[in-house]
Amino acid sequence: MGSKLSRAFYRQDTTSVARKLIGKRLVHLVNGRRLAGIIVETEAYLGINDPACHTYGGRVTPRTHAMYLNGGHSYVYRIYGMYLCFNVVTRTTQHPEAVLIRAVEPEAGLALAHMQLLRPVKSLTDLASGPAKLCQAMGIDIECNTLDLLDSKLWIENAKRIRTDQIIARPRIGIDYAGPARKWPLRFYWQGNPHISKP
DNA sequence: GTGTGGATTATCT
DNA sequence: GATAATCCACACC
Repeated sequence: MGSKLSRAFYRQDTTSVARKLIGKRLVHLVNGRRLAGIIVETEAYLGINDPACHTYGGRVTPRTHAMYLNGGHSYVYRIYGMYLCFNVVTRTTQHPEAVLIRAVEPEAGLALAHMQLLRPVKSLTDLASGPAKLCQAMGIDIECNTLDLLDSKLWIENAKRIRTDQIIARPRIGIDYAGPARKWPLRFYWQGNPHISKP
């Protein structure tokens, strides 16, 4: 077990948080079961000046409410009518930014068995290798929106130290509508890890 | 009130 | 590679 990440960690600039989250452990306690995985892929969403971000242009809508919370809260939203994406809110209430958690690597043990119950798959590399897959495997539902990751059954803790030259920055996925921002290198992943969403 | 489309995935060909 | 699934947030009237 590692130490839980602090409020100060989440209040750093969003790009740094996205990069530093690689190698950390996401943990969720559900019905007495512990679900967990090492974060291997993230994306930064930079608020009101980022055309790919839900708060672009300073939008304040019911959905984006969570991003206006203090750093260290969760932002969970529904997409394509059937899936969910889990984000970590960063910075302060003055800066509605967040990091999308796109993939985690399950660790051998009881947590892995629990995740396979929630999301049965043939291959382990299909268990949590995508933002919506990870929500299924980790038991994250829409009720997990706006949770405080420092005071709930959902949190992130220190786990592994990844060599910085193993962390790759590339353009984000699925935001072709975002103009020049689609090229911004705000997707981070652990090079060579088989559990990332798009090898 | 209505129309459009998405920070995705599974399942085809 | 192409497409269906499935619905609500959002923009606009």
